[in-house]
Amino acid sequence: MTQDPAAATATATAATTKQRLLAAAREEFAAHGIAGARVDRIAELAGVNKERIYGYFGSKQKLFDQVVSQALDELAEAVPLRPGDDPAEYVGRVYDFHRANPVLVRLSLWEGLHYRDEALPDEERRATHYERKVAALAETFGTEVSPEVASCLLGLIALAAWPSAVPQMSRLILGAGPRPDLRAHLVEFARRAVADSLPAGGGAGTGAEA
Amino acid sequence: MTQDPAAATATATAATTKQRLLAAAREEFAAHGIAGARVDRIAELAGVNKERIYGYFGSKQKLFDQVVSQALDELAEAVPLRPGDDPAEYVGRVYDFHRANPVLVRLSLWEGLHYRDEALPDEERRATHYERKVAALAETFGTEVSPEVASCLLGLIALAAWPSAVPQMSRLILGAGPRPDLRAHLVEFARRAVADSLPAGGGAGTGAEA
DNA sequence: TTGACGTCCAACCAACCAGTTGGATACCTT
DNA sequence: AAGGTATCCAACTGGTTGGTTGGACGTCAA
Repeated sequence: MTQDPAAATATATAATTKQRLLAAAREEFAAHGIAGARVDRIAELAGVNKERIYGYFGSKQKLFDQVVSQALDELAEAVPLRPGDDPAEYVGRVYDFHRANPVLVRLSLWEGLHYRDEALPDEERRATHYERKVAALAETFGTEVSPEVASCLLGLIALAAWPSAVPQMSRLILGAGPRPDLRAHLVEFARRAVADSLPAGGGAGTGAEA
Repeated sequence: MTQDPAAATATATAATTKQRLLAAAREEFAAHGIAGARVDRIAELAGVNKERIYGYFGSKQKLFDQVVSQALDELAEAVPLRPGDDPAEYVGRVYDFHRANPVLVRLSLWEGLHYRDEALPDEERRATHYERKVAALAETFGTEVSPEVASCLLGLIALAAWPSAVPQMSRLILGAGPRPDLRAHLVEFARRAVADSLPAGGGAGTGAEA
């Protein structure tokens, strides 16, 4: 049978091949999008025959979906948002992640552009994921979950991700010169925006003076 | 000669053909991006022969650049930012524009994704455009132009554009149900963020109560 | 009318690309 | 050792794509 533990070695090499393909696909898709990505390039970069893509994933599109799903899991694990976390610091962490690893933003944008308004592949799992984040933020605020809190989360993510999403615009607005401390400014921007929502006397020391 | 006023009628039909192509291209590029767009579809949608695209614009890529340039001009004209304008209201106006006309965000995203970090076609013109916006914002704040002000502008645009940039995420975070008043929440979010920067006693009546 | 100029188009092309096929090779089971 | 199973791959294919070509048509100047 396929799932026999006996098939360990064979399955192992298959698994690594699959991983190599996923890694290569991530680069290619992040760089060129779904339409622009070339299956042959992915195979070549992975050092694997192109046919394996269809054997393992079925189609270019399904490969893309798996790539995004995997990348999204990594983001969720790398930048958690727990009850009590300072929302402004969360913006900083997300900003750092995207700055260090722009691949994920690019994948998300390609995906959003591609799927427009239709449902995404694993819509449900993502929905619960965001639900949990909204709940955590609400708990931080000491309020119930509400559209306000959800909008607030969206705003925080917007601040953190936008510079990586449109690097051209960021560069043009900030000026090409020596990069000023954008991160700090965004964190402060967020801190002021949520200040009123936080329970009194939050731990945030820096801030309000211009 | 080409530019003879005598050739008025002929040139006129040519100009309309060109406009038809630009309009069709805008739809196609906004929907599918540079790689995904099909030259034949653009020609068909415009009711014009494909060859005209090459006659007028030279290449698919150059057509795309013209489309973006034209669309960007429209945005700049439709949503100005003048000294004294309430920054929070600016967020609302930009949000409205993108919501009503998502084509431009999509074009910008495709463009940013495509050009990555390299220089854009008309980099200089855009730079001065943003420069002017930053100057206007600084004047509103009653301060000099600075990285802080520039970062602030970037943050404001982020808030206004992000929901249109990643509609999937917005839908998942806000819940599929009856759309809550996201616009109002974002405007308030922005209002709190810039409150300290505004000269004392700004006209903003609504706001600070949670 | 004639000739020049510019617009327009049907048909064409060579390159490219996602997806397939048929068989070679390695491993595990009995 | 033989048979079954799964991985892997070189070569192929049929449809598509960006871009081109050669000429028809209409307009204006002389």
